[in-house]
Amino acid sequence: MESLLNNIARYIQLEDDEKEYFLSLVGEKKVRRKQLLLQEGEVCHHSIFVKSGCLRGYTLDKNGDEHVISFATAGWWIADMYSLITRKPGQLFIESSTEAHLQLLTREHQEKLFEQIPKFERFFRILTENSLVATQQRIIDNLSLGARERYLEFIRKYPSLKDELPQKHIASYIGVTPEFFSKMMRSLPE
Amino acid sequence: MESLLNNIARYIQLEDDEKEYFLSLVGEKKVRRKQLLLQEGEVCHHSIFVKSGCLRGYTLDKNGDEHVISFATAGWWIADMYSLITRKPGQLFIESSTEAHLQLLTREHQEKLFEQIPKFERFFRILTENSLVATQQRIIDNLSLGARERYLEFIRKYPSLKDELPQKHIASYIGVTPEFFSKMMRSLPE
DNA sequence: CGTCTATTTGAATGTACTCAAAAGCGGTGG
DNA sequence: CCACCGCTTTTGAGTACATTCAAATAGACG
Repeated sequence: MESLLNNIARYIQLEDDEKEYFLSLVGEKKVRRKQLLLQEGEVCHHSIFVKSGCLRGYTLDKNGDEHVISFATAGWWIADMYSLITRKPGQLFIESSTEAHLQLLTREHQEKLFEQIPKFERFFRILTENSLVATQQRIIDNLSLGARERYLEFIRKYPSLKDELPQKHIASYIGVTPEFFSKMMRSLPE
Repeated sequence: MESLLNNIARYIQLEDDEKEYFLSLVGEKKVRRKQLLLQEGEVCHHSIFVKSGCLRGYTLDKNGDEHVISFATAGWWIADMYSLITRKPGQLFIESSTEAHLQLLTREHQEKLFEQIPKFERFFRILTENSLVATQQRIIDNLSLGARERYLEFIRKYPSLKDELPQKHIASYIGVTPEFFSKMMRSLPE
C-alpha cells in the first residue's frame, strides 16, 4: 500500500493547499480480480496509480495471442501512453491481476496541473524518464539474453510477482509460450 | 538539417532572450564517420541533438556481439538515459554512422534550464513521453512480430536509413544475425 | 591494386513453437 | 463436503525459425 502523495513526495515538495488541490483532481476506484479497465480501440483517458494490488497491460496480436507489456504493482503508474498523449484509440488492454485499489488522473486534469503547478511538470518528467530507462533496459535484455536469463532478470526485478501471477502471464512478459516456460522451469532449481 | 531551435519550437515558444540563453548553454560538435562519442563504463554527461548525419547507440553482450538500441538521425536526440539521469556508468556505446553535425547539452545545463525556464521542463517531458511511446511500441513489435515483419516495420519508420546503413546494423536493430538477415533479404522483393 | 570489412551461401545445430492430450488446481453449486 | 467445470500447467513428439561456423564473394577505402 503506497500512497500517491508519498509517491509524489519522492520527487517534488508540495504545499498543503497544493496537495489538497491535487487530490481534488484524482479519482478513486476499487476493482476486483480480472476486471478490464481499458480495451484495444478505446482512447485511454487516465493515468492509473496502483495503491494496492497489481494490474497488467497487454496487447493481442493478429493470432489472438496476448503479449504482456507491463505489470504495475503498488506504487506504480500505468496507462496506454500512446493513446493518452495522442488521444487516439490505442492497442493496449489493462486488466487487474488481483483485486486492487486505484487512483485515476485524467490527462485533462494532468494538463491542468502542469499549467497551475509547474512542479507537476517536473514530477511527470522524472516519472517518464524512469519509465523510459526501464523500457530501454527491457529492449536490451530482449536483444541480448536468452529466455532463461530474461526470466532470472524478471524475478530479480519483480521478486514478489513470481508467486502471485499465473505463469502464463510471466511467460508472456518475457516473451515465450506457456508450454516452453513450463519446460524451462523444470530445468531451473527450486 | 534540422535546427535545434526549430525542434524546440514544435512544443514550446521561446522569447528571443531565452533562445539566446539556451544557445549559450549548448555546445557544437562535428564528427566524422565511425567516431566514438560514448563508451560502456563511462558516465554520459550530454544529451546529443543530431543536426545532420546519423548516430547509433548500441551495447555489447557477454559474447562481444553488438545490439543496436537506437538510431538518431537529423532532428533526433540521443543519450544513455540511464547513465544521464543516475550519473552512474552506463552500458551504451554511441558512435557516428556518418559524418555528423551535433549539438550537446550537459545534464547540468539541462537542469539549470529546468530551474530558470520552466518551459524546458515541459519540452523535455514531451520529448521523453514521445520516446517512451516509441520504445514501448518496439517492445510490442519484438514480442508480436517475426523477423520479416520487424524489418518491414523498420523501413516504414526509417525509410531513409535502409540504404544508408550497413545491413548488419539494421539486422542488429531488428534482432537477428547478419547471416540470417541476408537470407531474409533474398526472399523479399527489391 | 591490395587489404579489410561486409555480405552471401551452405550445412549442421539449437532454441523455442505448435499441436494434442493428460494432469493439476481452484472455485462453485448441489 | 464433495463433485464437477473451466482454466492453467505439464508432457511429448514433431516442426519452424533463427543461429553458428566456415568459407567464398563482393565492396569500400586508402
